[in-house]
Amino acid sequence: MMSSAPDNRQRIIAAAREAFTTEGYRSSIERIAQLAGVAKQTVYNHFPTKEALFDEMTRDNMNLFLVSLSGSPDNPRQTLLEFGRKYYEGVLSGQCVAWMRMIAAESGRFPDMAERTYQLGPLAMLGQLSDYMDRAMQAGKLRNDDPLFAAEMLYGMLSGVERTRMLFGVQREPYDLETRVGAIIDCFMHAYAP
Amino acid sequence: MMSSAPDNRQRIIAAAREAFTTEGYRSSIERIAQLAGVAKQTVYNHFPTKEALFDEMTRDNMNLFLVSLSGSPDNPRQTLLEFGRKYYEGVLSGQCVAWMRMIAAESGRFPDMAERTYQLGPLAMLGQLSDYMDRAMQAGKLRNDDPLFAAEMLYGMLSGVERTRMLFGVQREPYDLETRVGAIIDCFMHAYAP
DNA sequence: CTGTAATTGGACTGTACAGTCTAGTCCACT
DNA sequence: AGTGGACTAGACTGTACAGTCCAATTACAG
Repeated sequence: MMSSAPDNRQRIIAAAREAFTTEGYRSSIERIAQLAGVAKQTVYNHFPTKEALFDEMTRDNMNLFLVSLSGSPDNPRQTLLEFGRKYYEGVLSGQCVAWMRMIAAESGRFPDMAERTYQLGPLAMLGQLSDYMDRAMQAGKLRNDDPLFAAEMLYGMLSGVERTRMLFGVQREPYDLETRVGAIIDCFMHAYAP
Repeated sequence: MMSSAPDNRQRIIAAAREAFTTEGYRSSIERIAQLAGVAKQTVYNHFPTKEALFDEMTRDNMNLFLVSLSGSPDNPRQTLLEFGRKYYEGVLSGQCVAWMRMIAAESGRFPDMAERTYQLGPLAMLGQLSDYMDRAMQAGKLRNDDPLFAAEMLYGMLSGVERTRMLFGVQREPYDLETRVGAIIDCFMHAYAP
């Protein structure tokens, strides 16, 4: 039987995401076609090579890395709490960590892709965060210091050992997100109280 | 010509480390044999399968993850500075990050190995650090709080975005280690001043 | 000097997979 | 109804690699 043609391309990309993030680049085209419910040749109709499919998939996936930061510089605790929550739910999700793992694993084979991902993901987020820190510092709500460095510290505290654990695929009993993020932001506010 | 028999095993393990950490598990046995300056069959004389060689190599490599923490609880700034320096030189070295990347990449194929590595590496280090925090808190040198959480925060600040960057293989102009570690420990001491 | 165990190179098997090709099928549009 | 473009199943090629086998060679211990 024949799949509905118009969304085949998207279905293939979704299948590729699924396959690549769970099995890595060594997942076969045949497997991806099967996941997409499509013939192998159809994959090749849309993407000339495996590499091209991989590339397209990563572009399509980039938004996973982005966490928006909105809020006034007058109430950093509240704004950063909100940010921390979104960070934990987005960037520290199983899906996103699986993707990071795969990008890291293939960084030797696709250095440009890895660098692009790093810049559009973590680095962009750090820039956003740094801008916010700057404003909050100028508003006298945070201790005056290098805003980019402060952003890096918050990034580090939020990721903590959690990302390492998840990258290694190690399980752990669930914790209360609200409590944990609250403690982290408290720690940050202690470090950067005016 | 024939290699000196006694150290062949070690040479093979060293070659495997080199190959696996740069090319990942998909590096071939033939390539490893070549790097070790040994015939392919000799590799199979010492290790029954590729998997067994990989396993032996990771056991042999575990010490990369360990950073000793010594010092009295009376001077946390000094002790943690020393620790931070060693952490940066050891755990944030290219070699160690390359290894982490590979363990993470293969965590699906070798979950036990990944978990063992996580526990003997980051988790053990966190335990050490937590013990130290506990003592320093009881000595009144650090604000009283959950010592394990404090250890996690320091771990996060030290790793920061640096590990992410290195995992993705992205270059950056070198910075002064002493300055950076100093700033991080300052930040931590701000957060945990008594 | 001799026997044994390890090493060597090279041929060989079996499998997995990227990518190609083909002949036929289904669907949309005119 | 007929035409063109996308889809399908499956066969096929070439390559890479894990793991085996073997006959010839080398190192070393007694």
